[in-house]
Amino acid sequence: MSEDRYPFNDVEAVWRKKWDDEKAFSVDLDDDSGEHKYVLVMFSYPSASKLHIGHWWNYGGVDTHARYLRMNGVKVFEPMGFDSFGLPAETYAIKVGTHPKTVTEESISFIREQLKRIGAMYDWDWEVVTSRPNYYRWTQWLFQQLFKHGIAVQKDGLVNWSPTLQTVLANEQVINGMDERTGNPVVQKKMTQWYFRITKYAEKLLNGLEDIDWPESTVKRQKDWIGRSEGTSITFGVDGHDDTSIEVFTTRPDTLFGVSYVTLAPESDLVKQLTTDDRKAEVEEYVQTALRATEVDRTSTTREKTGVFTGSYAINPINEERVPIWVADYVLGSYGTGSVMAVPAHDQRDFEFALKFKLPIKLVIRPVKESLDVEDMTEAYTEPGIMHNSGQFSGLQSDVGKKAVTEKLETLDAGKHTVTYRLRDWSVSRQRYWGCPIPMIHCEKCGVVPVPEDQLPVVLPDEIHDFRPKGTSPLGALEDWVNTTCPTCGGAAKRDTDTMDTFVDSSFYHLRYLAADRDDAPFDKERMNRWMPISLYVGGPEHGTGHLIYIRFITRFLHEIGWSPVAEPAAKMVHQGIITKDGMRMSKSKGNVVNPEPFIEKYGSDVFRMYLMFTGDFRLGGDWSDDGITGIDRFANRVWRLVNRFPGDTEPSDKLNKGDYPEVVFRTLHNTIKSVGEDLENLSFNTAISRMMELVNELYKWLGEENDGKVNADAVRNLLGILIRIMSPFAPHFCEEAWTRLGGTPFVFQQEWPSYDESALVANTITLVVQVNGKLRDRIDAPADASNDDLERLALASEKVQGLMEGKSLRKAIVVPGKLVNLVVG
RNA sequence: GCCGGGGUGGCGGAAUUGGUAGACGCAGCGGACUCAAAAUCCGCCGGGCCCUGCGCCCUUGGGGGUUCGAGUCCCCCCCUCGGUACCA
Repeated sequence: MSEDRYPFNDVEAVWRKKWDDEKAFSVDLDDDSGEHKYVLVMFSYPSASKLHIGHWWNYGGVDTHARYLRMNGVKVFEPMGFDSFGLPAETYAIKVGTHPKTVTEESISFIREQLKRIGAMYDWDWEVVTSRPNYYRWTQWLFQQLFKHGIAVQKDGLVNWSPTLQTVLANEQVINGMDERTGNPVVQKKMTQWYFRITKYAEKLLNGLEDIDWPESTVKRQKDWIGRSEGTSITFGVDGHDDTSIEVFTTRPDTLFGVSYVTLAPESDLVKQLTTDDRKAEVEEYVQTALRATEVDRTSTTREKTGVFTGSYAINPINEERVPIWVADYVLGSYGTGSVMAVPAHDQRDFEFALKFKLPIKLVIRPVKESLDVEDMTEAYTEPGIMHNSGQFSGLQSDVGKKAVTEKLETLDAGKHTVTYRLRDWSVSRQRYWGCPIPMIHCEKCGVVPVPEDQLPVVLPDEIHDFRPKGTSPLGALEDWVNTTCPTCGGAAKRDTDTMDTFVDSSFYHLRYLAADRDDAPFDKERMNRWMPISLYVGGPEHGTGHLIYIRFITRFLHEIGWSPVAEPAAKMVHQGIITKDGMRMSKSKGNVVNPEPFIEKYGSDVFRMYLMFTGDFRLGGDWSDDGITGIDRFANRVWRLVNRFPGDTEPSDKLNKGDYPEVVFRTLHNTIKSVGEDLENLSFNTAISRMMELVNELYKWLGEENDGKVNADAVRNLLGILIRIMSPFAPHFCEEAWTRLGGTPFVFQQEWPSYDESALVANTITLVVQVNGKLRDRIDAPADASNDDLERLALASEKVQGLMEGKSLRKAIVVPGKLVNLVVG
């Protein structure tokens, strides 16, 4: 082996094999001793694509942190698995004409090997693969638990239908009216679907955010997504329809006297009922158009308001006023009650609508200070104020008025205080093949019946020829599979042919990892007690309102039914940043994707891994440059040459004798141990690497390139032993080899993290910065233990300072101990 | 529009509670080694000014402010990257 350059090709493969052969990363989940930390990074989503640079960024960094914890005596569980059901695999399978199962398994084998090259401490004994029956059996079990507890329900309703993907999508998968995967428009369609009633958990999911250390931005997004809104639901009567009423939700009951019309969403069932014969044709046409329109068209804010009059009138319960009932698509069928009371003077949307259709605008809230006239209004006045023209309530402040009006409505039995959420129930049925079958049977006599637990899993049939989407589940075509007997009555029945949203698969994998070896139970309570909650969960911020809500919801559900010891899955969450190319997000369409392979081939895995960590802050991401990697390559080789100049065959010692080293080297060493440790604690890998480079620079200044025989070789070797240990979380293969060359016994990651000596951190002398009126004027060497008075005297004695002070006098002196003196003169 | 993150040399990026701006690295320049090149090692490296030296001035997107002192705190504005979008 060459001693000049780190021979990564030999070294890395050799150590990976040793780790494998000796099961070096094996974790005993049943070991109770010591401190336990569950470090989890979101598992990978295999499709046609291989691991890209972003995976290295993410997985390399998290593993480096985990290795540091391990060297500090913490028992670390760091598993990896595959979220392998879903559209990417299926789409790819269709494209190449191969079965999704084959494609997926091949892809998993390939990616697992790539993951091993990163050198992470994954214990593959705990791997989970969501598309395998031994995993999805428990997905089905979960579904049935949800069903038994009334959380999984079948509902009829409008769903997001993607004509491109030929399937239903959850609200969380629709962005701006487009499906998040292809960016094509989504339409509303009436279908019977399975839903998980996450809305029942809205309040709990909101409150749970208080107990966890998650990125503030994500906490905020989840709060917004849940969208708790306090207000009043108010019942309007309908003129001439004694048996019918319209319920509206408002956060501004104080504006009730300003209602000039009531609006129904086009989806509302009331529309048909309340439309008078003469208006029928027009209303029907409007509703048809509105429902056909994509969400994008409907919600475009630049679009003018549209709507039609139904011909009927509603009765305002507070003053018996008769107001027209309109249909308008700016009212959403899916939020609140699907009907609103329109107060044009105090709501911008109603204001625009009223202007367009010449409906009355009644001012019922006045600003506290300035005056306001309807004629002058160019926009709605939406601030709180003083109630006005509001009968007995006139003169009340908005917030007082809200309460008073609500109370009054309660006595009239026409309203009550209500909390509404923006969060929708989670629709989980998918009309696709490559997913977990819904373990339910439909019997004409008995209704919906769960497949008995001892018959789980309902295996996804392989023998399917056409798994292309066609609007109904491909499973429906398999008559033998679909037709079954009812577990309750024994009569003929049919299986549910939809598969589950893949977010169900990933909503409990963190708990399943801990029982991956068990087929007799979904989870292992003892291990969960020991390891949960996840101490650090790492993944992209894009999952903020999807996966990260679902995993919290399902964990909480499992907690409530006694399966999970904790209600919140992850005590701490961190989002890795993204790595860009020339400041732009990498994407195939831009053609700027950087492929890791050539760099790994040229520099080895460790250098590549370290370079990514050096490129920027883990949480903020960084910009990839092909050139910069040479810096890390040089650094690694500088260390490599030092190690090979001071080999040994006994374990390097921790006991360093201060006298063996130049003061600056000894001090830098201890500072490096300290700051690298702190940086690893906070995932500040880039600065940690800088600190190690500084140490190596000091060593070269001291030792040069050649051994001159004047240094104590053993002393150097011991020092290098420390460097290699603190470097090992970053460059695991490299450091195993270096550690053994220094005489250490494998494995280096099983060594203890070196400790530093507080007293060795500070220099005997400091450089005192002298400022005059805040400007830097001089630097003076001063004893580190000098008192504030001494420092001030030294500063005043400076020639430069004296020159500047001529003719002036000292007003004030600010002394920052050990650092700086600022003399204020004038 | 609203909500977050970010704007620091030619480039990637550092800067504890406000206390030497530009750590570390890339690129560049100069030197050593070499027949030569690569590799390696050492030195320089924000801009400007009279280069007369250890000198002075300017500089963290722009403009104000607080402070002995501001990249950091406050106010206003600009750019950029994410998220979100008629939620009554």
